Amino acid sequence: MTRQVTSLSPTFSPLYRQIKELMMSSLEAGEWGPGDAIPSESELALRFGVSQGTVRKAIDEMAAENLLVRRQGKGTFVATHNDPRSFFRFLRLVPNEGGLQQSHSEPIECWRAKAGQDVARVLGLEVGKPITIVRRLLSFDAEPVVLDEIYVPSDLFPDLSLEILKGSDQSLYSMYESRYGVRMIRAEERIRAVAADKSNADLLRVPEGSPLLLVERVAFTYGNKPVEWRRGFYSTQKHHYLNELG
Amino acid sequence: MTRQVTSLSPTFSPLYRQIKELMMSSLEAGEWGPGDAIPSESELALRFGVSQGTVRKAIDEMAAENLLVRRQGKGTFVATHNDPRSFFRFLRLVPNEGGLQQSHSEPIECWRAKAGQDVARVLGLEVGKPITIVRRLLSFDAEPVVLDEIYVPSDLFPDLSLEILKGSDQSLYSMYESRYGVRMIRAEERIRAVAADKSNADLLRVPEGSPLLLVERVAFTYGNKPVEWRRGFYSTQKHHYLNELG
DNA sequence: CAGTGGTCTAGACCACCCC
DNA sequence: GGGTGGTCTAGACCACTGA
Repeated sequence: MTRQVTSLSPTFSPLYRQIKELMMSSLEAGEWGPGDAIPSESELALRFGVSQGTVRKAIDEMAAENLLVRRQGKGTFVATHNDPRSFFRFLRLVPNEGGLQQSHSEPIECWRAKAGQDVARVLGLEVGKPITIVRRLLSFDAEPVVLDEIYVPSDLFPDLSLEILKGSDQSLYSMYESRYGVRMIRAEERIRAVAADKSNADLLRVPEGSPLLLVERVAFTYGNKPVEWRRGFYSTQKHHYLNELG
Repeated sequence: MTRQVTSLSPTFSPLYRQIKELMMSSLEAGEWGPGDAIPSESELALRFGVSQGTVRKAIDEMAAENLLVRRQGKGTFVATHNDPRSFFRFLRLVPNEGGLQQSHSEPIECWRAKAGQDVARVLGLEVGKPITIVRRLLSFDAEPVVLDEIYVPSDLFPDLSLEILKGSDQSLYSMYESRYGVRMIRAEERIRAVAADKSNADLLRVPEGSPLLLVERVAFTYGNKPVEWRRGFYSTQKHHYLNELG
């Protein structure tokens, strides 16, 4: 482990953050895959030539960012969307009353297209690059609640198709992870109120013109790379979007 | 400092968390007021009879919860809503394009009433207790964007009136803090899409029936005590609600 | 029981701020 | 220069897990 000269460096970063960057590389390179246990703190300390406390602080930050999950007595694990605990991390819609509901995702269509200006800008692609578009309906207790239009670059998800979507029983992000090796770690949502058009209204079984939430989401993988754009139309008759402000 | 017997205690909590609770009491009791510097880490370590590292970990958690603010070389300070840095902590509405906008809050009405069932439930009051209701219009660059209906228990904000609201140039939460000693530390927002009624539509200068965001917020002070309920109608023509999903 | 993460300590030194 | 928070270390011990 090479220590940097700190006092003269204009871009000083503490040792634990350098360790964190090294560990991020291991995650990004797939040395530690989703669900895997990473080496123990003492092993990592040995490998990087620092004290256990320094490794610990690096892991602390990564756990706070939901990249790693610590389990006392067992070890530290790479977070995965397969874990039911992280299932609702990206879906903030909850029923107005009552507890957990049975959720079901019904794929409607899936086709290829060329990236228009908007998608290209959001996903950092060149205009005209192939993208894959998915429409799907999400239901709670058999009532349609969310209509999603999902845009992803085709090169990252080469064989994504309606058949594959229908054959999968996992969440979409679980499938991205296990089938395409793309892990979503962060997202931004922009929310507006809009009136339902004919097509959306029919699918969500609400009158045309009804107010809907429009939730536009950009999801990012390692290195802050945007890889999915999504427009979700939420019917908020019996559900609402819940947000905690710290 | 009395250390607890750890291994036999069914409600084990580590030392740093006990220190944190003691410090929370100091905050709640007003020993350290908003904006004040709290004692240095070494002083606190001495006072509580623990090592500096343990105090540090307690402060770490409180800083992560936005209760304290660390400033290297200067000290650790009690967070305050007067600080411009924490101004947008609770307002997630941002313009679709362009940067900062001039914001202006215009109080419309302010009156007393008795708590109905809904307000009483949300604020943990008895039905019939006196509450104060405020309506106000928030504008960005002189365009009305948010119409708020705000419900607070009158006993906590005894002399709240239209005159006081009009005379104040601070944010509402700054005023709660400096005038009534009530500090908001956390909030929950529930978001739905609704159609504008006549009154809201006129004030927000949109057609009647236009889709609006309805943002219902419960804000909490120390000890997770709810002290404000708020229904905000957001016009999302030129703005949107921004949410980061970690 | 051994191995993991979690807590706590004491001490050294660095970076930052202000007098 | 003296005070503050920030980093790093080495070592001890505790709590939890699973064989």
